[in-house]
Amino acid sequence: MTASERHRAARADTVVDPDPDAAAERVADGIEEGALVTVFGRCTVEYDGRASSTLGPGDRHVMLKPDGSILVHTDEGQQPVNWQPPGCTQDAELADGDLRIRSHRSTPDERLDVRFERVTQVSAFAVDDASELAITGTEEDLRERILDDPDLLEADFTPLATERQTSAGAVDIYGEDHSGRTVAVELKRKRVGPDAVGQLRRYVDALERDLHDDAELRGMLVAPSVTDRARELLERNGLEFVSLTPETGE
Amino acid sequence: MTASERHRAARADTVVDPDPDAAAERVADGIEEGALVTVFGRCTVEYDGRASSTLGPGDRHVMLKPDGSILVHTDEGQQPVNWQPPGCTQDAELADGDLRIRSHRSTPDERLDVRFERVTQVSAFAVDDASELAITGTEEDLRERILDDPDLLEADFTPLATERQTSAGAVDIYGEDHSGRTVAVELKRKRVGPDAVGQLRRYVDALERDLHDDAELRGMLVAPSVTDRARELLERNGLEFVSLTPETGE
DNA sequence: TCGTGAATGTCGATC
DNA sequence: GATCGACGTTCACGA
Repeated sequence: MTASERHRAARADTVVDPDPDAAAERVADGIEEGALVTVFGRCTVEYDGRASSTLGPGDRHVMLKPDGSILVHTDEGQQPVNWQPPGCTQDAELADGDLRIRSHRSTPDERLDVRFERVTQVSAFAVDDASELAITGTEEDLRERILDDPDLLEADFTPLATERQTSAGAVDIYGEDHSGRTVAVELKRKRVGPDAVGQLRRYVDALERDLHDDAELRGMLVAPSVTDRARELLERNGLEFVSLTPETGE
Repeated sequence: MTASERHRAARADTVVDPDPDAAAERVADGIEEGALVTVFGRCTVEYDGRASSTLGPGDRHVMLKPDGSILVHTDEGQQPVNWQPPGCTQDAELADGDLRIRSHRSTPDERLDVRFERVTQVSAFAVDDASELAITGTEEDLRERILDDPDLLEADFTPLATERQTSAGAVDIYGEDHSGRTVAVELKRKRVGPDAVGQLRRYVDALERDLHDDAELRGMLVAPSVTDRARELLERNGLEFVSLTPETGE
């Protein structure tokens, strides 16, 4: 382990009940050092950008990440009450005697302003994380499962392409059936509603135009299941459904 | 201020570099007290439920909320790398000498397992937050703007209902034009793609069936703007577009 | 509980 | 930078 790596290894610098100016300095230093900074205290939050929002005084947990993102969490909900995405500028400073943390980005122009009337704790964490998340059960898994064994859709189905472009977007799997009819396949990893049927229909319509083909063209939705409304829509549009999950067995 | 209110007021109990058993006890106590608990350290994460995922060792910030949600954040991204929604059970315990935090819910059956090989810091925050987020610039604002002044869509447009049910779902605004033709209006707060056109088309188709009406039926998409492909789809389906934002002025 | 659609959706790929 | 579709989307609302 090199000195710089040791410097990066999990450390935490924490101050409790800091003065506003001490808090501002800690936060600014943490940002500067590329640390993950958290602030807990009583604050108000203003957001203006794609929409606008105001949040009155309350105790919240604010997280500033070295990639420029910022998250404001209350004690409820999986989602932050306010936030900014990665790539934003961050700054912490003393404003009228209080700690103020601001975030800004352009395109679109968006600003977040967190003002603390009391700071309970500020922490700066040095993060060392090289691992990547490995996930299974995705639409990609469903696609691979079908390409490995095309008969899962129906006997003698032959995939010809994936992500085949049409004038309405890319078809997940493009192939032909036992009699040579073209089949457009739309994949969904979980139970689907009307939106997925609309998507498949757009692709089939586009293929009919693109191929200016009088031959029959089949559209097939592949998912674990469909809602009643989606099934109606499928029938009305002459589209088919095959039940299949991303995971084998189970 | 009563004793219980004082207990709720923003406080933080923090331990640095705790032993695994001390960490487990702190986390368990925090959960028990209804605190917002954060843990920073080197950990691995396993998830199994709607999908499955594995995350190798790295420094992460874990937040447990009193509503049962849990968030695992790396130093990158606005989104947590792993999580559980509100309503999950939470528990912290010593497992093979390490701190292990688990979360579980039913329907669907989902589990999250965070195992720490090192705990850098544990904090328990008492949160007092009575404020609600006030937001503007939503689709609801767009609807109100139109209902206040229906001529924004076109001269002599008359709204008759909002959220009018059809066999394909609810139409945002249902009304009639100067000549008494029925108009189905779909609202979007921001620039739209092909999906919104498909949605409007489903409503118009459903109304044509529901009303078994030979009279002309208009479908109108109202949004700040549309993509090229969405505009093509609109024209192909005989649907109309009106440019309008949720916010007045600007 | 399930279905449906909004969202400051976020994120990644692709053009 | 814009578009498009997946996502363990999350979330609120209604049936």
